[in-house]
Amino acid sequence: MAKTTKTPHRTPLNRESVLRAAVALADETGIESLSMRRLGQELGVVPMALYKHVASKEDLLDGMVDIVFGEIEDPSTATDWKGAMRRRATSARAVLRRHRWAIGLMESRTNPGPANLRHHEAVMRCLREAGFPFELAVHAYSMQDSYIYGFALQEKTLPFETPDEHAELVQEKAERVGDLDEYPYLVELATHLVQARYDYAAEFEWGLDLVLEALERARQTT
Amino acid sequence: MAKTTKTPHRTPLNRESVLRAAVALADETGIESLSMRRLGQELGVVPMALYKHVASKEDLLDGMVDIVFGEIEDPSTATDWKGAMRRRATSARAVLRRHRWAIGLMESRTNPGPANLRHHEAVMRCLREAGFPFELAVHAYSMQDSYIYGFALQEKTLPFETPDEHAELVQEKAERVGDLDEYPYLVELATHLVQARYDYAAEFEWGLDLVLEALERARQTT
DNA sequence: ACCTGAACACCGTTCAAGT
DNA sequence: ACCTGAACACCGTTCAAGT
Repeated sequence: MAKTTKTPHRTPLNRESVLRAAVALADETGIESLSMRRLGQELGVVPMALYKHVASKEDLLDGMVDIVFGEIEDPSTATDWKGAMRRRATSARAVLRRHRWAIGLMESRTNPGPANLRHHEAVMRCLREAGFPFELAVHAYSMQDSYIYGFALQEKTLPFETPDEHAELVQEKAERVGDLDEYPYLVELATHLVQARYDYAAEFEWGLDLVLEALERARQTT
Repeated sequence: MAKTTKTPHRTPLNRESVLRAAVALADETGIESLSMRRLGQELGVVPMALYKHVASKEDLLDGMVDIVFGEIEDPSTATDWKGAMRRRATSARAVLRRHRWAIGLMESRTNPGPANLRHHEAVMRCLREAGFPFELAVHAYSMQDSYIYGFALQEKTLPFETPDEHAELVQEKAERVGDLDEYPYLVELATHLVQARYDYAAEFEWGLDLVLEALERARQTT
């Protein structure tokens, strides 16, 4: 391992570059191994140097989450609200798949950044302009975000990426648990998921359509 | 502060008592301040003593999450599947409010404990016995859990507990951001939430009914 | 203006030892 | 069988100092 030469950065650090590096590092190595020290090292800088650009680790995490929000596609203000909402939901799911650590992080991040505000502003605007009465728009907003984040959370939690991996895991679990007879319905479920080559994207869209159609019905009966 | 007397525990530790103490500590002081050292202190024991009952901190967290799952009411196998599902959803939300740290924790906990398995077995069973064809039961299961966990996640994230707190926060945010003019719809939203004394429980149930009714329609058209 | 280095009060976990 | 104590390799962050 060559000792890193001590060339000073031509482009000195700034908040943006620190945040982007942190996002990249979390994407690659997971959030649990993102430390100020490790990030400093990645940027060729002593840990304390980061504190000129970021107030604390909390601040760093807030910034990272807002970068993720910035990647979600805003709904267009089209005539077709369902299409617009479907697109932004699909985009949100894709973004949360790309940055799996982010969904778990929103947990504690209590103050929304500008990208977050901008995005949710656009969502409310889309619904209101599509003719949702105010209170129904609030319900629709809550409903959709619950579904999107909840799905992303489950997708992240489910311990397999491909059907083959899943088959392995079922096998393994069966060996450890032993008495799978207690869980006939779960066994049926697991078996099916393997055989049907379970498709997260299709599952997401099935639920999304259910939600959007139910909201459309609610809108019409108002 | 009196030095704790060195009386040995009459009832020595075991896995159960360690897990329960950890849950209680997380409830009181938050998950971020739950450390092996702090937990040991709480139990009047040197940190390393815990490792006789728990393989690692990861194992401790897995166990804690499963305790939380154990508190969720299983659906009864009644004729009324909607009622049964509504009850268990309401119970799940209540439990996740009681243990706010748990929802953020499911993030990384990838191997489900017995209480988790038992609960989800009961959910699948309820749906199947209510006449949901297999694939629709899978969709219904995914849909409901996405909604429940997503709602809990948002509820946890939203930074206010009571409408009054919320009013304060809007005010504060307005001062910091300055240019709230950029977000007219969010301002409208925030204002309304304060005036309407936003009720999480009512919001949750509105969405839950939307989901359950949409699922019932899907079931009938099969 | 930006970066450094030493120090402080923490972590989870190992290992060998005590009772 | 259960608990202890010292040690190791980490954390985030402070402060005073360097360029």
